[in-house]
Amino acid sequence: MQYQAVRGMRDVLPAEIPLWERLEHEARRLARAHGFREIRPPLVEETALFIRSVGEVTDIVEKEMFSMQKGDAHLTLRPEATAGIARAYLEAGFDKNAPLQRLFTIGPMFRGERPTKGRERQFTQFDVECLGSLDPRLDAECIHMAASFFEALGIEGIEVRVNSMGDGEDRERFREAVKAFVAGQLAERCELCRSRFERNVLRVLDCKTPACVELNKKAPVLVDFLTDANRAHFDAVRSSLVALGRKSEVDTGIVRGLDYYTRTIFELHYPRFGARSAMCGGGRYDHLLRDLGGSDLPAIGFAIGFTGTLILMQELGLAKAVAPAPIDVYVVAAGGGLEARVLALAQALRAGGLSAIYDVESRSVKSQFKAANSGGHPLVVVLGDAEQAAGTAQLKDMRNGTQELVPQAELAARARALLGR
RNA sequence: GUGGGCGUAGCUCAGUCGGUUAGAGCACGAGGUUGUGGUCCUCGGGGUCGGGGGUUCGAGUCCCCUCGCUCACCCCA
Repeated sequence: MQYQAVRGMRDVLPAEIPLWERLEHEARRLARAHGFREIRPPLVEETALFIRSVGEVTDIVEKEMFSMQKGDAHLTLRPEATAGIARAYLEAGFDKNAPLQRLFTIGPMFRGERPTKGRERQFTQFDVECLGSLDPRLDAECIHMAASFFEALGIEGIEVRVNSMGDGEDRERFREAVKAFVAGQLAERCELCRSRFERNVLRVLDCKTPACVELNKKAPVLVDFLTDANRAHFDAVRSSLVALGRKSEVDTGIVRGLDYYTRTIFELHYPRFGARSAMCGGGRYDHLLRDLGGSDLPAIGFAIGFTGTLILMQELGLAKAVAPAPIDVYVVAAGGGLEARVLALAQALRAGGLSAIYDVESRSVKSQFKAANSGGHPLVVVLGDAEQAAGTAQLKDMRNGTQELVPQAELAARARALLGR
């Protein structure tokens, strides 16, 4: 085959569309119920926006961006949605007029990573951002919404894990403490952790090697380093979750990878999936708007990947093929020379509020009926020379085999009656 | 980036020790008397065996290279 979809990007074929529509529908319904409005920023932003927001030394910026140059402009396909929404928020002047904005978007993101199960180079996310407020109830609502999305799709057993990263001052003190803690035990650590010690010491806390897990039990906990204000915020988030009836656990091992996160961070996991258990990630980014040149307003958001969600649904047997609504009427031409009349008849049915198609190959009547049958069309209209001469047509109900002769002018009404509409 | 597995018809796959014209099921098309589906029967179209090179009288089969897919790891939004 000469051309194929580029690595890590795939076609969502018609058969899969009903399932995708279901995910999109649940996402929109949930977001709107919580007062969020849809926003659709461009898929492409200035490269500098991502460097500034996501962080210069992150993997995303270092090696995973799809970038292009057009004239003097350096552009990049969005690797995540937060940066673009934050930019749109500022560009629309929301920070000056109406700081509190509950926004969401659903659409494709791009990362130039090697694809594996559940991870693609173009992937769709349900992304929710609540900008302009530090109220901890919003943190809890975001977490609750994310978990509710999975539940709405019939997925049980999602775990909510929350943590706080502080807001820079206390996080820095924590980092130093971890570094000091790990420095004394490098010999006992796995090779990976020794390299993490240099690159990003906080990742050591996330290590899965048994020996390291044991060592980490005595590691400093960020929560202990929080300032009074940040501690109070974290406690309020947790009590708000209780008020929502949402179970959660504090996981001091969560260390999200992007530079802009502050205070509350959280992940939703499906534990049975092991290494691919992370289904959702999010958190506060209380200084991103300022860093992008706007007012210093706090914000929180999360993103859920559809790819992982769909895999989960498939493995749980929840992705049953939803039969798309069939085309109502298949128009059969019984005889030659009726091409134009069949076309007009199909159009008349459409004008009458029905969906209709006909055979474009001028095949045998038998073939046309076979096509009508395999297409699942409930009704067939048969037009032959005799009917055409009389201004009538046969209307057959494929569900029970009954057939009647109907004046062409009344076809649409009669067909609607048979379909109960 | 590292390692494993896999590339034969639209799909799922078979193809022995290297041996004639590469097969099956499903799907698709045409028929099975007049203009009517589902089941059944008959027939048919469709493959540069991922690509290139090599070994050989002979390669889908063996060797090398390459491309792609996939899984795990690394990393992670």
